[in-house]
Amino acid sequence: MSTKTKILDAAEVLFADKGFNGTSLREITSQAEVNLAAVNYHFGSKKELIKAVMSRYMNELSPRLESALNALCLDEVQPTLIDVFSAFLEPLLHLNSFKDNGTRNFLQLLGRGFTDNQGFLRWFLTTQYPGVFTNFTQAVHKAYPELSAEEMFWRLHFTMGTIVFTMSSSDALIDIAQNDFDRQVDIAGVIKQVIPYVAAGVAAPIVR
Amino acid sequence: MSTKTKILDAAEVLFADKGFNGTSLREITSQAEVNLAAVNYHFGSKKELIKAVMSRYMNELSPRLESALNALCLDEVQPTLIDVFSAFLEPLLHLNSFKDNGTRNFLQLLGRGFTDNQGFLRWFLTTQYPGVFTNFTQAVHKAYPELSAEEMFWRLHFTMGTIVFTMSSSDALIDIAQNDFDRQVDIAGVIKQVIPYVAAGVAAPIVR
DNA sequence: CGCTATTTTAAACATGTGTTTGAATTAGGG
DNA sequence: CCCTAATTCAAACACATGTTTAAAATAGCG
Repeated sequence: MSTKTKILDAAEVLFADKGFNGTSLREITSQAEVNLAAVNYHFGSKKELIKAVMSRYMNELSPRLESALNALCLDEVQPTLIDVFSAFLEPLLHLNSFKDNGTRNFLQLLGRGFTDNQGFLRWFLTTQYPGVFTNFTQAVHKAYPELSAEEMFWRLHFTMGTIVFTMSSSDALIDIAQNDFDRQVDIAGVIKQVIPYVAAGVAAPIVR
Repeated sequence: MSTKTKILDAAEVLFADKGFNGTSLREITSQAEVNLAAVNYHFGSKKELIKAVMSRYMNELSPRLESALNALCLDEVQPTLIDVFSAFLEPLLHLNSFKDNGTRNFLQLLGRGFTDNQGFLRWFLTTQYPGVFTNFTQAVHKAYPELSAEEMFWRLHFTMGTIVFTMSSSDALIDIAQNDFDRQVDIAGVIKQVIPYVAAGVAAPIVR
């Protein structure tokens, strides 16, 4: 395995677990069993490494997600919000076959990215991968046309919060759930639980 | 104003803005115009300072919140989920009269606390202020008795995610909303938007 | 006032951080 | 095989971090 890949693999797990600020290059390189200087040699800086970790997943995810959402938009029948959010399921779970714990890691990274670093990752994602956002907005609009742009804006961000926060602490939550309810839970199970929640939230009656 | 208070006030704003890991003691003490060593003298360590910042708010919030939720439980009529979540409104907005930007700062701090530091703040809150959680769970159960303990567990954490994530990036979101929709928004407005969303999410049909 | 306890101060400490350097090693094509 | 380019490596750099120290200043009480 190339040094670059070893670094990306180690960084991804550590970033997901302890955040970007909370993970040092020395932790990453010793986990990856490469020299400390390798990060700056191959990626230039820590910030570029963060982008590279995210891009590896986004490049895998975004085409599948865009086409799944696009299919909903092109279909002649009106989708339900459940349909819209279910469209995320296959592309997200595909990350697990792309890489061990891929879904979990990616969603946790996403969660970190929106709170660490004064949200520079939010900027990075929305500017580098705008297609996902527009397709998603269109699909939601088709499913719930009465929702104004402003209401949609807020509800989509609420939804992002639900997902991203849940995933960034999903390890702890799954532990608690397995202890308290004696039930096997995994990421796919959590996602299936969250879909009706966010669908109902977005579909909530409009307040004015 | 006492040195202790000056430190707490400065720390609160900086922590909310840049996270706990992202804020150094030197930033805090220079903002507060006190000596660097004052933090360790008065609070012992940075970690204890974090707890002190949170406690100042929790001690103000938790009795009001507990009694508001308790009132719902003792009432003979069945509350709606909107009632339950609306019970948070007054106690949360009271923080604004307790301190300038109190609501915003507290909710942002809460958001930080659940992602920074491998969630040690989550442990701190749930062990130090358990009454809030049990009262909340009881009120939700009264409003929606069909929800099993496990489903309630997940949906309450989804709800926490919605709130906490939204608030930790509320400044950026409010900026975007004001630009894109030319509408004045503040924290109270966001809270009022989020209540129907989370109420509908928790009230979503049960999947099995 | 005088004296003690509290608080403030500047300085240093020990450690951790991202990054850079220049030499050593390795690969790979001619 | 040889030579050049790419990579690895140990070491050092410059700076930021939380914490501690011991002297100086201040408060508060008898």
